[in-house]
Amino acid sequence: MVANVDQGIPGLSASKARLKLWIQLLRNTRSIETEIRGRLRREFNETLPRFDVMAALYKNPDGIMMSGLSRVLVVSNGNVTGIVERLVKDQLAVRSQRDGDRRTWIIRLTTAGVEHFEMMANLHEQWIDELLQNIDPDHVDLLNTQLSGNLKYGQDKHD
Amino acid sequence: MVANVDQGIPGLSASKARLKLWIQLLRNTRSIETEIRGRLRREFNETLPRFDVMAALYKNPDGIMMSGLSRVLVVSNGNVTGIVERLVKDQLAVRSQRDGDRRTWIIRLTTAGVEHFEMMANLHEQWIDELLQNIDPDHVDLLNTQLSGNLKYGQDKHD
DNA sequence: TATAAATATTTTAATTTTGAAATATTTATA
DNA sequence: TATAAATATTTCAAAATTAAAATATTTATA
Repeated sequence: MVANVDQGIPGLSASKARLKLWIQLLRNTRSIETEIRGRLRREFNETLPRFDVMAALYKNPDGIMMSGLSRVLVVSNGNVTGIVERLVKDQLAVRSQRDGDRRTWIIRLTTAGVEHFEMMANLHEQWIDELLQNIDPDHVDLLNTQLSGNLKYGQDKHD
Repeated sequence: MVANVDQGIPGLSASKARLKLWIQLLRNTRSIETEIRGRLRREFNETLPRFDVMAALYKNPDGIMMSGLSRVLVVSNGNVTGIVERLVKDQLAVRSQRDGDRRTWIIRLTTAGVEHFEMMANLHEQWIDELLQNIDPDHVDLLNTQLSGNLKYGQDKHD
C-alpha cells in the first residue's frame, strides 16, 4: 500500500483519490455516450459504433486501412471487421485493394455513405455541444495531455 | 451550423473544438481501460466488467440491488444480470431476497468473493496510480463537475 | 377492492467486443 | 533463394452490451 501522504482529499491517499476520480470520469463519459447512443437510435436508427466508424472514414476520404480504424477508434481488429462488413452490406462503405500489398484493405465511404453521415453529423455535433456545454475546452485539452502522457503502451497517434 | 465565433483554436468553431476534444477524451480513456483489461486478464485471468461489479459489491458490504449495480456502473439491467449470474456460478457472489419485496434481489460478495477481490484490488490501485501518474487530481475533479453538469438525463448519483 | 400505473428484474435477439488462433502476404536474414 | 520474422486481416468462441418486450410484484387510485 502506498504511503498516506500528499493527500488532496482528507483521509484519502493520493492513489485512492486518483482512483476515485478515475471511476467518476469513466461514469460521466459513459453517461454521455449512453445519451448519444439513444439519440442516434431514435433519430436515425443508427448505432454508435457504426457512427464512429463512419466518422473516421469521413475524416479520411482517401481511405483508411482496417488497422487504421482499429487504431484511431481504440478497438480490436476483429471488431472493426464486423462493423465494416455490415456497412459494406448496407452499401455505405467499400473495400478496395491497392498498394501492391494484398494483405491490406482500404476502406472508404460510398456516396450514399457520405450522404448518410453528413445527414447525421450536424445534429450530432449540436448534441455534443449541448451535452458538454459546461465543459471548458482548455481543461479537456489539458486533461487529454495528462491522460496521454503515460500511454507508453497503446495508440496515441494523431488522427 | 453554429456561428464561427468564440474560437479557442484557430479555424475551429467552439462546437468543433469541443467535439474534437471529446473524441480525444474518449480515445484516451479507452486506451487506459484497454491496458487495465489486459493486465487483469494476464495477472488474474479476470475480466474488467466482472472486476467492476465486484468493486461495487465490495463497496456495499450490506448488499446492493441489481438496479443499483446498473445505476452506479452505468450499464443496462440485462447486462448486470449476465455478469452477476457468472459471479454467482463461480461462487464469488450471492443473491438473496429481502425487504418483503419479492421483485428485488440483494447481491453480496461471498467470503471467497471478498478474498478474490482484495487479492486484486491493491495491485489494481497501483496500476491506476501508475497509468494516471501525470494526472492532476484537481483537474479531473473539475472536469467531472463540468461533465456531470449537463447530465439532466442519466445517473449521476453518488456512490 | 379492482384496476391501472409504477417498479424490479429477466429474457430475448441482435450487435458489439475482446483475445487468441489461423491465414495470407510481405520483408528481412542467413 | 530458402527460411524466419513481421505485418494485416479474418475467424472463432466466449463474454459483454444494448434496447425492447415479457414477467412478476408492489403501489396508487378510482
